[in-house]
Amino acid sequence: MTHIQMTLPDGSIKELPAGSTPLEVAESIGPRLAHDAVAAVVDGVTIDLNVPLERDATISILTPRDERGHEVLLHSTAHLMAHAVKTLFPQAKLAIGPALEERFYYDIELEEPVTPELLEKIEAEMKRLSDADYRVERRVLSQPEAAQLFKGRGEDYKVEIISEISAGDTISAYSQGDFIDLCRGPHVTSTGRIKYFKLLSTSSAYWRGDERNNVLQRIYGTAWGSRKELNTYLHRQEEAKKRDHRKLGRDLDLFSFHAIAPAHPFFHPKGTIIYNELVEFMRSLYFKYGYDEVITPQIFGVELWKKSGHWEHYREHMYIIADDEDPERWKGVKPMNCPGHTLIYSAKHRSYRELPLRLADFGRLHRFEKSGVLSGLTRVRSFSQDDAHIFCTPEQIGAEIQSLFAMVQEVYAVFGFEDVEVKLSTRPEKSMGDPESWDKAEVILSDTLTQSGINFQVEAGEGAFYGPKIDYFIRDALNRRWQLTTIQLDFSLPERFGLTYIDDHSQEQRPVMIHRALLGSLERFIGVYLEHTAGDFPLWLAPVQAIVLPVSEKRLEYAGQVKKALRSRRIRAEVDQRDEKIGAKIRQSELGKIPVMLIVGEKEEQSNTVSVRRRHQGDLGAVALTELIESLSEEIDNRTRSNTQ
RNA sequence: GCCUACAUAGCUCAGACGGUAGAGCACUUCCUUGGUAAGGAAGAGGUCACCGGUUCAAAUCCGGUUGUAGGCUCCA
Repeated sequence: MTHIQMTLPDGSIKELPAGSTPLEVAESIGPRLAHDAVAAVVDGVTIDLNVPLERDATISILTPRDERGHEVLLHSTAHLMAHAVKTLFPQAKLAIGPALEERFYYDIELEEPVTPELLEKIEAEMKRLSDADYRVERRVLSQPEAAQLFKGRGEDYKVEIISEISAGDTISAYSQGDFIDLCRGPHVTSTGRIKYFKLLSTSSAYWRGDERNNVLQRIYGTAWGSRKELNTYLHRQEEAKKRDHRKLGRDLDLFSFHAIAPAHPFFHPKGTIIYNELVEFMRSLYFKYGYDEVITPQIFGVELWKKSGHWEHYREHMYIIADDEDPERWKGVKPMNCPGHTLIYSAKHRSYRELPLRLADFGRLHRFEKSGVLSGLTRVRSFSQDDAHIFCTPEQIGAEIQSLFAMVQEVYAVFGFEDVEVKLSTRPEKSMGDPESWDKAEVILSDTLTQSGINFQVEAGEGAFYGPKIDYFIRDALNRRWQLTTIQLDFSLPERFGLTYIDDHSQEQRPVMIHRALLGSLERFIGVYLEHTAGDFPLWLAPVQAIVLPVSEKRLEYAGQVKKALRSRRIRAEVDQRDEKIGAKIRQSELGKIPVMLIVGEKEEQSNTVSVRRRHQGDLGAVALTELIESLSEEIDNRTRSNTQ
């Protein structure tokens, strides 16, 4: 009998008879692993546990704790759900059912509306199918076989998918009991392996995401390797709801919306403080990094938008002011600052000595977003960005990008963003400018990223039509990904607006533009940061930084003096003047997420001190008022992060 | 924009069968003058999102509109 050698991830080698399966490899390692295993990676390819191994290879056993293993479990659970739906509604037609991060969905054509009650019923059926512990079996089919099989089962969507698979590719199907689904796999070996799952929500989706196609019902669910992990996930989702920025914004009195102006936020006094502090922070960096701030118009004649290309490419997102008398005099409200900045650039002749010219603008932008995409502060129609455009020579691009990375790092350090993803998007099919300068620019961007030690993914063909770009993404409380920072090279706009500078040989040259925003939209940033911190802002951003809590009304006057002393040093202090006991005032301040509480009673008044209570730290004892002011000022000036982040 | 669901007091939510609205918190006033997460009492507050229809009678049934939520597509 021949033997094969399987190399494990730790470098050790297991020798087994040829034809052994990955499951047997797992068993030879340990019963726990064999029990948890969902699939295996053999020589880099993910395969089922019951595939016979015929030759030497490297192998690693996947469990739901690995990302790839979890994906297999999720995918198998999607099949289990489809199986349950088909059992309950044999006429249902299956579309696609992939795994997401931590979740899966299946799109199904189903007459029945999927109510919460039906969701429970499907879940119960899934439990039953899991308990029945059907073997999951893989079959390889030829294209005609596959087409015939699924046509016979009325699975029109599957038939369509099969017709598009190229002839040479392997077509496989997985069956469990009387259920069969077209699938590449791999899958768990039996339905009994899927135990800890929950259906989460329903929505609708179009076949292939195209609104001209049939509407399908989409059912979302999740699955995990243990009860504990499932519960942890569900608990995390519950917690995430509590830090939804829309709820926090209302509870903390930061902003609101009104039906009369959908998706145009109203910033209340407290929200406005946060907004302005962010702007001041960016201004301090602009000073350091050599930016000049400008103020530009809100409304421009459409000529400008025709010239910039927005009329052609972006008109459906623009607010247009029509003039019935004269169509030539239509106006467009700006959705972006860039065209306005080119007008400042070309207001005079520019020398190479002036470059790079960095123009920053907090101007308000309006974009008509489709009603269905709006969401709280993260997707609005009126917003402003920490926007700037850098006009520079082609040779200066590298240095500018480098300086931007340093700036981004400085910004993210202040806010404590660690889970950041960076993407480099390259030339799309439809692009402006010559391919050579694109290639050059892409090389500059990727080299600079590498030199700066930044991990990034390349998104081929995802660049803007006018140039390649680098985007930074962070995640909100619900693990949704949001783009904050964007750095975009632009060869097109300088061309369209005929921008020039005179080089050191008295020759006219074309500058390059870099569009960049670090926080992105301030509105979105506030939304994301609220969720990131659960509303626990660092002292420098907190709308009320300190609240004075008099123990009784007899101390109101002293409380007023303390407030005045703090405010004279620009510390945002208030007094809780309500006729309440100290416990109630503390509770109120804690719920309002005020970072510093200053309790003043008879003792404090006599010694000119305050008793400090910091959120998340509790009672810190009495401190001299002057001393407190110094330490708070320092914390604010340094923009220290709060200790809970 | 499309699909599905939802819309009752500032907030969170009750209001089978159609008979014309209720709680807790918040708010106001009074009592209480208190030491590190809720002291007590009283009061005020709603054209039940909007428009129309059915009905003797609509928060409740039907249609439309608007907004919101979760998706699809798009994006800062």
